[in-house]
Amino acid sequence: MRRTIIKESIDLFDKKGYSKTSIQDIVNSIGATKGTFYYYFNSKQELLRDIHLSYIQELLQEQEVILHDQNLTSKDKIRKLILLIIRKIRTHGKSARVFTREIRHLEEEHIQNVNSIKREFRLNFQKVLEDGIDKGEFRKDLRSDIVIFGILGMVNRSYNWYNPDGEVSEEELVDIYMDIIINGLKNKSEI
Amino acid sequence: MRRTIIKESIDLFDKKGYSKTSIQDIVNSIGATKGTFYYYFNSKQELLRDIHLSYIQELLQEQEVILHDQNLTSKDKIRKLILLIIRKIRTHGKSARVFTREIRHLEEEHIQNVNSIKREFRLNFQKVLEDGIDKGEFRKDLRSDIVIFGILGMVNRSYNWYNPDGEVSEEELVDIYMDIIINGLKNKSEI
Amino acid sequence: MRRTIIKESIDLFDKKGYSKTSIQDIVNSIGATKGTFYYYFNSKQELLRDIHLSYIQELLQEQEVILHDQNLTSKDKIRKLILLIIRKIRTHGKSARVFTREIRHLEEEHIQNVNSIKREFRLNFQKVLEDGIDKGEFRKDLRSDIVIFGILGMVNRSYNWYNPDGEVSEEELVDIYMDIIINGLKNKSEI
Amino acid sequence: MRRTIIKESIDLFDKKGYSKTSIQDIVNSIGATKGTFYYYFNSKQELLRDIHLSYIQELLQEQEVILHDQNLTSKDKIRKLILLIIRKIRTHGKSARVFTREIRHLEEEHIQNVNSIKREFRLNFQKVLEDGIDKGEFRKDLRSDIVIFGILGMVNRSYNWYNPDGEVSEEELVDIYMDIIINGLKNKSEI
DNA sequence: GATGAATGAGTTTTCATTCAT
DNA sequence: GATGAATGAAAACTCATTCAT
Repeated sequence: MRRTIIKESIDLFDKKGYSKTSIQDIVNSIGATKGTFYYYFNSKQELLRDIHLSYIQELLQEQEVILHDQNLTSKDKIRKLILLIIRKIRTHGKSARVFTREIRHLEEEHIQNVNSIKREFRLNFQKVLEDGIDKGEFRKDLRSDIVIFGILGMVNRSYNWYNPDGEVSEEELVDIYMDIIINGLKNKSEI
Repeated sequence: MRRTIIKESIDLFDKKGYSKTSIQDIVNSIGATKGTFYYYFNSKQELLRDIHLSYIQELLQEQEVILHDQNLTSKDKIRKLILLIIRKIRTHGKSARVFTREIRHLEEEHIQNVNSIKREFRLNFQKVLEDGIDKGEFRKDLRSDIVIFGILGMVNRSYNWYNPDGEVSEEELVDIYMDIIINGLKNKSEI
Repeated sequence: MRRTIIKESIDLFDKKGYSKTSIQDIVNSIGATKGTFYYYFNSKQELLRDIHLSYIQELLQEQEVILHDQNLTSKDKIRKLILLIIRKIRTHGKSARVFTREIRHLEEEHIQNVNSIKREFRLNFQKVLEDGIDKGEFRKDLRSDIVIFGILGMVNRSYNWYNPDGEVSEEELVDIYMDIIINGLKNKSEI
Repeated sequence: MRRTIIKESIDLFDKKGYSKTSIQDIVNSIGATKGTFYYYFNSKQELLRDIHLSYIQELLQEQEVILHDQNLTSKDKIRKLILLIIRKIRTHGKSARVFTREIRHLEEEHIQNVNSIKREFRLNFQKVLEDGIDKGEFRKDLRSDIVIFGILGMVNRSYNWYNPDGEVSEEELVDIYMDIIINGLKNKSEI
């Protein structure tokens, strides 16, 4: 039941937004009553926090698997990290959107909590880039923090428009992103 | 007065979010009464729509100046378009954040309206890229729609973390973005 | 309207108790809506606090008039103080009962506040007794603090059973209390 | 278990009040579940009634022992009756406070029931006074009903402020009360 | 004896909106 | 132009109670 509530809430939060989704809406759509909701959650806020924490924690765990893989070059790791994010769109697109959109509806304390995990995720990513720079895989003249913010912006925003069932597959999307990031748009054949 | 209400609302919507900001909050912070609000606006919704429309319309107009400049290469135009967006952070950061965050609180009809202008802005951007490809400025093997989504994601998300008063200037930020986009990260000196 | 709400609330709190009286009950009985209630009060708690504070503050003011009357002996003052309390039963019996019964439903902070005023009232009373002892009006062998607690207990509890429209008048009731307190029950004619 | 529930409830009702104590609170603090509560009690109301009835019935029984003691003068009996009440503060202070404060949360029917026992207790007390008057122990010019209300008010209210572990012992407190009641405050040495 | 899930009726509170003045 | 009183619909939340197991 707890699971059902979370699942349905993510659906509704994605569709209508957190603040426009009432507890009544949630329980109506699973055929339960408000009492039931409050049997499993102390507040609407707690539900939102659960959604956020379980999302980002899972993402962080999956990131760690990639980070610890000794056989990958830095470029490979970046590719896999981008794929990790894009793949979430297909498997957990709604959660992903709720996660990015509704964080401001968390109470300050929980925001801090979630943000520190997000920060860890970002810094891990940045570390991969910096390792690649050290090893000579990437150019060293660009600020790695800003590059990572840029890459994450590019990739994360896909949640807003990317349709995994459309004409571009996950792999193709990641290829394009990687290609821009690694090689840029300049037409070198010209030279 | 109307102007004052809008300005204060943007501040509050940025700080607390649209749904958590009450009309009472708005009029309190400008020392007016609810009656006054409803003298100038028919509804809270109308206020939000005004904020969105005026933001995106202004952006579109500024975009058009760039598009019609005959002296610029495609690359120059892309640079100027990116600068246009980044510059908004300093001059209209709050509006920019409200614009990206609160669109979902618009009524369906206004969302359509705003989205069609956003779409126009994006397609204009894409047209610049495609012109550059045609002229041989850029490689032709990447889907331009996705590339533009990527670039906009990268640039737009700056609202979330970029501090124009920090150690990286607007111009430097745009330089970095342009460098990635045009040249990529690969270390060519290696070759 | 604010006044009407307070008046009706006192009636209802007296009749049914604070926790069993809903805002709905209050506004129903004055033909208003919940919105109206919250236009005048921020919370049910604030209403209760208002009732308590205005009651005890008024009582304290009236006490001060008596305390400062230079023409009265200590015994006269005690009599007048007792009469003050008893008289409240007729004029503000409901408030008086709400005041004694519902204080525990105030939030901690307000309880403190009210209690410190109650304390002041009691200590003022005690001072009168002690002055009388110093002047030889009363015996000096009894702890004045406990005597005052006793007197106040005796007098205050009248709220629970005394009917000012019954066969014993206010003055008669005060006479009896004064007689016990000053002269005791012992049959001296015996001696 | 039943006993445990009652004991814990008295604690909580004393601390937070009947209406602010939920069944959940009660069972939480004894490590049981709501099901258990309803196995032993049909309702929260029944629990409150039990607390009230057992308290007042016990008090009445103890009163009767005193009443039937042939060796005591009326004054002795009054002293013992007052001591009976004061002593309850140490042995059953919480019950005593719950008993006085929460009676209004009983349903009408049970209030009647409890009140008729309280009435019996009071009339028994009054009877002792009247016997004393008849025997010439006490003056006959004061209404015995009101005198008893006064004495009970004085004594009962001790629940509110008297600390049996403080500097005044039970016996001393009763002495003071008795002294006021029997001899009054007037300074007779003056005459 | 005891439990835990579920309920539903009720509670306080919020707030966009209206409207007479 | 502006106000302030009033509204009503809906929100989050509480909790005594039921009941199958």
